[in-house]
Amino acid sequence: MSSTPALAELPLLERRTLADTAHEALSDLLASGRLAPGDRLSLRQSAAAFGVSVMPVREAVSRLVADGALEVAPTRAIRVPVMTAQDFRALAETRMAVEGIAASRAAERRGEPELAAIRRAEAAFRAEAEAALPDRARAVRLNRDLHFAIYAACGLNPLREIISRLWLKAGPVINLDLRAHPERLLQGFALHRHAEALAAIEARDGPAAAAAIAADIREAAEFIMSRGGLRDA
Amino acid sequence: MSSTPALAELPLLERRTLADTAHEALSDLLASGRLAPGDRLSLRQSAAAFGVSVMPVREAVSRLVADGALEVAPTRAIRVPVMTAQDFRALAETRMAVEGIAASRAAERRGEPELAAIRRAEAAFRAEAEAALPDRARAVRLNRDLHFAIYAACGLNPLREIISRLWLKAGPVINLDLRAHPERLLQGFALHRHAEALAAIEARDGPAAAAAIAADIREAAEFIMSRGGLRDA
DNA sequence: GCTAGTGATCTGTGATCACAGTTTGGGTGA
DNA sequence: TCACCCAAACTGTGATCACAGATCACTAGC
Repeated sequence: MSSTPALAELPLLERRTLADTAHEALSDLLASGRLAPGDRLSLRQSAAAFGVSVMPVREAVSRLVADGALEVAPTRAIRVPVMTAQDFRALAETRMAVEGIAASRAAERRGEPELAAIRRAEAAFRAEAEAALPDRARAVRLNRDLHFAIYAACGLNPLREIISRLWLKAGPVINLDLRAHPERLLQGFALHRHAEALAAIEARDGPAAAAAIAADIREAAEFIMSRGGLRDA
Repeated sequence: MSSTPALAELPLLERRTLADTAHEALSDLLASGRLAPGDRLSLRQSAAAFGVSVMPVREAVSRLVADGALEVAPTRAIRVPVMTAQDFRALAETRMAVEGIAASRAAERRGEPELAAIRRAEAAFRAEAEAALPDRARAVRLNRDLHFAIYAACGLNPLREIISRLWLKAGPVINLDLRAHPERLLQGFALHRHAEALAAIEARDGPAAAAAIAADIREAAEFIMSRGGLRDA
């Protein structure tokens, strides 16, 4: 086709719309907990903050609403959903099931590079959690990195995307709680489960990996629900 | 607040935007296979067909793109994704895992009303599939109704929504194949697996229900992939 | 006859405007 | 001092316009 074969090796550059960028930025705000349940979001204010018109923000928000990461109240106001205790429990159970599958597959199918990446992520989180003065925001990010290092090893892209969406919904609740009760991070619950998961993945033990991840999720959820910060009904 | 307590019992009527309606219509087109892989979609033409401006269609399409049910090609053209064989296999495996969980939970937690609904749906599909002249479009819809009657009984709304999204992605491929090879419907593969699933749910046997649903999905996927209609790499 | 180029027409993306409905803050009444 | 009310400012939704880039039919040139 072309007389210069070198052109065939060019990486096809991805198209990034402003809406994509806005979506990514808002997702990060949600995942990191800088947007808490109940917080309202204005299209015009967000657009002004981003330095663009409302259109891209509008598109980004509509995607997040479709995912349930945001919601439009009957009064048309956009806000981070305030989950009931039942909602949160259903979300946690769904995560236990879905992320358990991913962990199980990861244990059974991981290659050496994936295992190495998971080891690094586990070590990084452990180092931060055991530090004298843990950086909460950094620990949250490293926890996420570890989990997704595992899920990336499951070899199923659609499953990984599903989990990303679930984290977007759970993020605000988890981070809001973590902000109020940072001691949970220090007590090493997660550390123990992460170590179990890593050992299971090393041993290619699918069920054990699933159990470890499910326990990690369950314990965090139970801790949060025991705090009673969630609405009823 | 109000002097007439009866008002408190009014069902709060949901807000339906034009974008919601357009999204629903496009989703139906995808799920029913009237939009085939590779088909292009024009915002302006769709808007004209719906009798609205491009705005609502644009929002609906952007949601479907976020779900992977549509994609924007690097040339900016919107089209139904053409999956590679690998993509389709990963999607099928994800469905087997996720829908298997839902079926398992449904078997263990279903009440009598849910069981009755599942029985009705199974009978309806059977009647259509065993008819002298089966209506393909109707059979597709009844198959969907049966599956979602089961998933509705799992008691996990987030899980049900995840499965809806997966069906939106798989719909076009499955229906395109069904259009080309209607005999699969007649050979009763699905009928057998459905009967197994129903029996397992009646017996509250979670693993058996998961196995039946997974087999249903696997067999349909293998049939399609054996036809070789999917691209490689 | 076939390729390369060219212009009209289409595409999605973004900005801007219009509108109806909601919130809010300040004032007015008792 | 408190409840009410009204107007101004805000909200998301939808329509319309502008623009850069892609497509396609067509023609000029070899």
